[in-house]
Amino acid sequence: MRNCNLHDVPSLVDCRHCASRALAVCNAIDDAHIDALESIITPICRKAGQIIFEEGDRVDHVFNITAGVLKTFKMLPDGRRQITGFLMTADILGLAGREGFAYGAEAINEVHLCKIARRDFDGLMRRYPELEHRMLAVARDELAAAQEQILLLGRKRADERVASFLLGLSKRAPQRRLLSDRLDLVMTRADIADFLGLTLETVSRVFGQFKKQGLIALAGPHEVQLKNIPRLRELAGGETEPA
Amino acid sequence: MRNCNLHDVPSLVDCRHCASRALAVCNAIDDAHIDALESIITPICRKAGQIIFEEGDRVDHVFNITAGVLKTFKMLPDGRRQITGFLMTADILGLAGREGFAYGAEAINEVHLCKIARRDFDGLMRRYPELEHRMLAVARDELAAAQEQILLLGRKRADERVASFLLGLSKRAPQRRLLSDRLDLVMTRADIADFLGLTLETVSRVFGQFKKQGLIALAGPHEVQLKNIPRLRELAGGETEPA
DNA sequence: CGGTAGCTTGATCGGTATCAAACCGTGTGG
DNA sequence: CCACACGGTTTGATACCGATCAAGCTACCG
Repeated sequence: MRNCNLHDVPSLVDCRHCASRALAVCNAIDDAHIDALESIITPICRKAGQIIFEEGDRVDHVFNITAGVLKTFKMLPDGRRQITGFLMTADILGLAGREGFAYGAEAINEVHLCKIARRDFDGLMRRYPELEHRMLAVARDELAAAQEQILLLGRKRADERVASFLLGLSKRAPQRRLLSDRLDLVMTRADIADFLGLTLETVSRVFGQFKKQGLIALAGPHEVQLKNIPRLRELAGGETEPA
Repeated sequence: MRNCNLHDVPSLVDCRHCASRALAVCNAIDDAHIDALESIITPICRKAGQIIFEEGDRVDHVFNITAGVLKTFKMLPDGRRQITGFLMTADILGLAGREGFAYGAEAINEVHLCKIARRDFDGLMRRYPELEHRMLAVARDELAAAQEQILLLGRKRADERVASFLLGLSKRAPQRRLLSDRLDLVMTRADIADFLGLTLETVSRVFGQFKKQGLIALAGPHEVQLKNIPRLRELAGGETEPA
């Protein structure tokens, strides 16, 4: 498991101009003290398919994604997999769980992360209570998103799930969104299926059906254009703000 | 919507001897300053079927359950319902969501709660950082539990869901648990179904099947005895620590 | 060019939902 | 004290959505 760019890895930590700073938790700390932050951060990078950590690993780090996309997932003993989230730039990774991580995390494309030791992070929160306040706010949002996903998995039909998924993606992905209504699906059909509690065949069929009905257009399997957002919203079931 | 015991409602706030103190977040505050806590708490009570708040209501209160059981749930426009959690003594209610609550909450039996205005609670957290620290820990646990439920809803069969549910209940319910392996189901089959993403008929059938297989014994629909925990654990899929 | 990973499409199967009816315990009013 | 009504539960028959099994298809890469 080698890192991505072995030549330019360390010491290039520049929180002030970090792409994810605007949205991230880090801006709880003012510019003057940001070197305190920089000194405890280790930037890491994982290529597509590489593991960041496994379910149950001791929680002694928190991560902040600065570029790329990854998935978090849980497995059953017989190999069934449930993806619990797709995380991207500015997202925090590693909040769920106290003793061990509640899920494993794997890179979907090349991912860059800031890695912070839990011990250091706790110290930082003690010095900057505003930081802890923001972490709690992030946790609240994630909790709300999880409830939304629980509703989806417990009570929505296949087409409703896919519609919710597309709208959910379009709400996020500030940089991944190509144009106003075009979005780039980085993940495979199998990933989408494991996120939505379906099979890849069903996901593919719903995409096909949406295309025929003019709800979406597909320029290749990974570029989707939402052509009828009101109807998709209707299918998704009204409010759909899964963070 | 009237309160339960109109005669002994107010002023009887005694955090020091609260039943939920041992487990609850409140003990982040030492005995000496506990009157600061008591002064901002309003004790409330709801009878079975009464609403505590609705999905989307402005989040300006947090609740701590001191007795009884309630359910949190989300609805789809056409009436489909998904219960996202059963909460009981010492649980915190109202963490999910920042602007509006992510779910509605309804009493299952007579529930007693401490109601704290968000504004006051924020002030308290500022004075007692340890309190905020505990809230974050609670949020982390809830997040882990939500992931577990997502796995259940996305990938488990009906019998695996029921097994997980029974084991999950037996892990909690410190006072509700009658004996070591007997538990009191306060909720109806319909509630269990809406929690597990099934119908009430399917839940009933799985209970029947478990009974026939000797995995459980039923003394009335609401008293269950777990007779073969290892096999139930196997069905649930190994680790099963849904908070 | 051939190999492979990911995607689409078709045919069939099966687990749960749905529809329907009976059962049970409890509370109520005659 | 009994008849009845009603909410909750169980049990049975059937239907259907999405899973499974099985080919092909496409694009990219060696």
